[in-house]
Amino acid sequence: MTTVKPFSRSACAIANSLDIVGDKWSLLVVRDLLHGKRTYGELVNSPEHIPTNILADRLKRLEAAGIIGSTPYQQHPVRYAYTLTPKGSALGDVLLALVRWGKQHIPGTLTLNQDLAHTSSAASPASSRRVRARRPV
Amino acid sequence: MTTVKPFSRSACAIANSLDIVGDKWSLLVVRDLLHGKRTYGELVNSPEHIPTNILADRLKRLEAAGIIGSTPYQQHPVRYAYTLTPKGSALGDVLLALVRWGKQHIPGTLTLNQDLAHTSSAASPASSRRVRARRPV
DNA sequence: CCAATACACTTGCATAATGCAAGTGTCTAT
DNA sequence: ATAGACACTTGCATTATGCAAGTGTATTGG
Repeated sequence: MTTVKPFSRSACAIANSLDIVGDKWSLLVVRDLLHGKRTYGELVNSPEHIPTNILADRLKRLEAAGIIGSTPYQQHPVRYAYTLTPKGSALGDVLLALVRWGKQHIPGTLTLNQDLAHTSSAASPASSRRVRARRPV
Repeated sequence: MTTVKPFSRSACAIANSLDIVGDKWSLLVVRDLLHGKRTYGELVNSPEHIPTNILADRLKRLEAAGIIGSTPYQQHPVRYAYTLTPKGSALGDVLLALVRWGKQHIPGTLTLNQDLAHTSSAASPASSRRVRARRPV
């Protein structure tokens, strides 16, 4: 019984990648997480000001796609800190290519934060960046 | 008089790149053009089968963004052959990053055509690929 | 000459995604 | 007790997506 993978459009790696991150917001969330942001509020306050309902939706989708993970950093009002999985960090290369293209071909644009320049495969030391409340209670 | 560039979201190169190619179809069109396709019909017949109205829209947008150019290859019913500008060809690096990520992280996906592996900056010899009717009349 | 077919698009309309604004629930500060 | 702040949800208006069908200009066959 050969279980067929029902690719929505084709088996092309580009098409399937775009089915996951092919929109105007997903990669910006990944960018912010690569830059060390972790909470909903930090993500909302990025310069592009993503609408809150879209952020909630993208966090769900990206988690479903295995690109980010969430760990509660506080109880009662349970609040989650979002972090990139290895699959998500690997998107750094895509972001890097986009930054380079944008800076070369869209006048006036710039790199807001150079954290991306780690040439990929920088296995994120998840243990060193412990989840921590924004303000120690 | 300092003419302000009214970036729609921010000055971030990633955000502005996504404002141009941040959707599910634009980069697939660029992929096909990189693979040598030139006419509307060739683009429609790609495995993803882009809806015709969306293809027409994307060709307009990509041309407005300076990513593709169009030259008529036949008169009376004027028909255009679409080709990448240097700005458009430079997106090959982005596509390459997407292919690599997809193949590594989305099981079952593959590279449909390796033409992308030219490590960028392969200045397209526009003079050598003359516009030509699909069938010589 | 007339009908049939093909290519390159357009147009109409239904469905889905996007985005603004306002609301909800839980804790913190005064 | 009242006023925020944070992390989301919910409601709707606008925009994008996608299927199907139509248009205009050839070419081909009888």
